[in-house]
Amino acid sequence: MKNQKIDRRVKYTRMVIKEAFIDLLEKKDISEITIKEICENADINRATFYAHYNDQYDLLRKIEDEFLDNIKEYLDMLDNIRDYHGEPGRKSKQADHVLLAEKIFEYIKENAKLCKLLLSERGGLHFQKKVMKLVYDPIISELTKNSGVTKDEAEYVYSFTITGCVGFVQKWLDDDMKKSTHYMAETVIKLTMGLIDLLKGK
Amino acid sequence: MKNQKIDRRVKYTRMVIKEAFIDLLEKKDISEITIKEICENADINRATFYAHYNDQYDLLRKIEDEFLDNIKEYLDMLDNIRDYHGEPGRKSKQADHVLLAEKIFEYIKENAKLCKLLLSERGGLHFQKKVMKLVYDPIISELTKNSGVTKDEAEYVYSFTITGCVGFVQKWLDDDMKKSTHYMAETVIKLTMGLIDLLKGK
DNA sequence: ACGATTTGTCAACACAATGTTTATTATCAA
DNA sequence: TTGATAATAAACATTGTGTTGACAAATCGT
Repeated sequence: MKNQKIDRRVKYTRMVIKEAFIDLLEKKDISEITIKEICENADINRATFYAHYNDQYDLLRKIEDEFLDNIKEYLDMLDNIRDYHGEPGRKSKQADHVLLAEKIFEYIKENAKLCKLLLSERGGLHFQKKVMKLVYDPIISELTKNSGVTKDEAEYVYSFTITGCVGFVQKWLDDDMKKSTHYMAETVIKLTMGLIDLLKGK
Repeated sequence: MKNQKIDRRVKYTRMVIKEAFIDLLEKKDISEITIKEICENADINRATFYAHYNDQYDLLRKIEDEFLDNIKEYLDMLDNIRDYHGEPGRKSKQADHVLLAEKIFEYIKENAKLCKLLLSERGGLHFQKKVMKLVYDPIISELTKNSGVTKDEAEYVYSFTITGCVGFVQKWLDDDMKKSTHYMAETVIKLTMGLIDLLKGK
């Protein structure tokens, strides 16, 4: 049910479409990009585009979904490594979270070009929140469990935190990722924990 | 230089265009809205639209600018009232901030229809940050002054906070503003101050 | 290596929205 | 009331859209 083998021609077509689209997206807003333009840059027929996508927005959504899948896969990989080398209780929970967050920042740095498009101002906030939720949900849920905080109360602070992380990452990307991934990870965990402590100690 | 009197016909035209556009924006995404459609709903000629705006996006930008101006005006008004009734030192700074924030949430509630469009997921994050900066800059700058925090260090936390506020307000709007404005104000100030304290106590 | 299948190409198509222009009419400010 | 300004209506070339059907090329399973 997962990977039915995809025809090489299809792979190629989708690849060049995405590349051409991303190139265009670096120069102008999605609303100014036409299908015709994408096809010319990708050197494929316009009818071929319509065999794969409905329009620019559908294409972007599928690129976003792919990005989400890649992040998921990356997180799973990290989990497996952690299980394998598992040294329970050696390090503090906090240090563990920082390490995980640091890995994520490294992932973003390695995929800077795409991340700049999808996660910076150009991308949609809804998608960005999805990414942050994917990444920070395990962290936040663990940090909040056994804290006696009501779900309803927590949700507003949670919204604040998730969206805050988006802005935090955007700032980093806009800044050309000058701060170290370690600094970013340490700070974001500090901020997140700080907010949770505020919630607990109310 | 401010208010040259505007022809009544122009006022009317711009009004019906905005109304028609906002109605459409409640039903579908801006990318699906055509100029033709706006003009039909506004019952004006298409050439007239082009006499005022370049396209949908230009129109939206001008609506956003107008919204920003209104917020500014509202903030100035609050400042004047505060000066007039000024009771220096009576209440704590914190209580003062909460009151100001509460007023803002009341303003949002009173303009719920437009705010839902501009500040919720549908709107652009860049604009939303602008609004939040306008509102929280005075608060944050006062809270951070004399704290010995470096600008560079503060900027990342500042980005986190501003964007966090966006998500916080969106959550409220998505939730149909069930929580009281007082609760929202108190919480947002608590969170903001909490983050600043983290910055100070590093 | 084969044949069947799938995919991409090409040209053509009707259609719709765009942005601009012109002459004409209606409305405004003074 | 009058001169100025704004909105209208109709027309126009242009451009992108989305779809179609015949054809060629590449791919896959065997």
